[in-house]
Amino acid sequence: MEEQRIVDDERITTFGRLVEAHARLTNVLDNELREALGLPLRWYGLLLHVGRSPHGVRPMKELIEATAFTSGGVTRLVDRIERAGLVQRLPCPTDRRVQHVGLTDAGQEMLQRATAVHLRGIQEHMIDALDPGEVKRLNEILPKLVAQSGGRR
Amino acid sequence: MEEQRIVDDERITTFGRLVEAHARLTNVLDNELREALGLPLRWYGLLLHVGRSPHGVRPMKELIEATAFTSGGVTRLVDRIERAGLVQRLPCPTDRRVQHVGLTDAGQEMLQRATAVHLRGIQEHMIDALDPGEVKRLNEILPKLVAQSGGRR
DNA sequence: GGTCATTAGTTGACGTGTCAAGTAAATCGA
DNA sequence: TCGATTTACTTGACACGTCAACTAATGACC
Repeated sequence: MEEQRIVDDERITTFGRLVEAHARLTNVLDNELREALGLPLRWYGLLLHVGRSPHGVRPMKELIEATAFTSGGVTRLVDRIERAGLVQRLPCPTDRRVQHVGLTDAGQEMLQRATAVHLRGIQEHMIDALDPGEVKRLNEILPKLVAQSGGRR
Repeated sequence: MEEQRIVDDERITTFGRLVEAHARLTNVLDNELREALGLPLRWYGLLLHVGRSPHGVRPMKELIEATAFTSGGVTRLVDRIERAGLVQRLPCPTDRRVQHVGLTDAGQEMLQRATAVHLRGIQEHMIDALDPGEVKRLNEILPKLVAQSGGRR
């Protein structure tokens, strides 16, 4: 008769699978984006958030909430992307504490190119690996996990 | 009539959800483990891998493959955990290049305690947020994503 | 058995993120 | 309306990983 060890609990493995799937996917997609355009996946994530904004501009505040970074982390990320000329800080006219972040023309251009590359990667490494029904289910399940674990720091 | 922008493609959002679910979950579980036992989630991951090994011992090689780290990263991670007394390096008798990593008594003890905490967290933040069927589907879907994106460096 | 290539793991230099303290502006309250 | 909080962001010190170069041992082949 076998001992059933607590470390072998299947729920731990479920979580482990999520971690591993995330690690593998981000790794591949990051590599593809870097090779094609020299763009780190994290930069792309920020460009995407800004590019999707209604007025083409986002306050730091919202970028901090949207990315899983601390405020200091976002400050530095924006520093680098700004230095690369893809993004610019714009002072907010109504609240001088606030910095808006907007895409430069080069940033717009980069976002378009990068999205094409990224989309090919997602299709190949994520969508094609699953049945259509499974993709649909993922889209139902994942938001529940996001909503549930609540805010951060 | 609305323009459909390429950046709004739903597949990008699907991937984004995976990233966000991962970020939120690991953040919560890391905090819980740190608060309860002062143990970072990454340390737990390594302890778990070692603790699950058939002979209670794993060569660095396998830890590198199992975690999503580079060899240098694992060397330093093991350095720190070893300095904390939870793990020890054991020279391999048949191949003097190889270092085996095994749990110390304190490491065993920590692994047991941490697993209890971790399991409560997974239950609360992951399992309870989903229906039983959804958990089952996750367990079918995630391995496909892992297998598909292949190896690393 | 002696070269050559390969494999395991470590290390120095560095990039990127965190934490906590700091600055400046807005807001709240007597 | 003026001091006390709070909010938005930045910064210095530091923790943690990566990359590429390095050491040591093994294996392969002539």
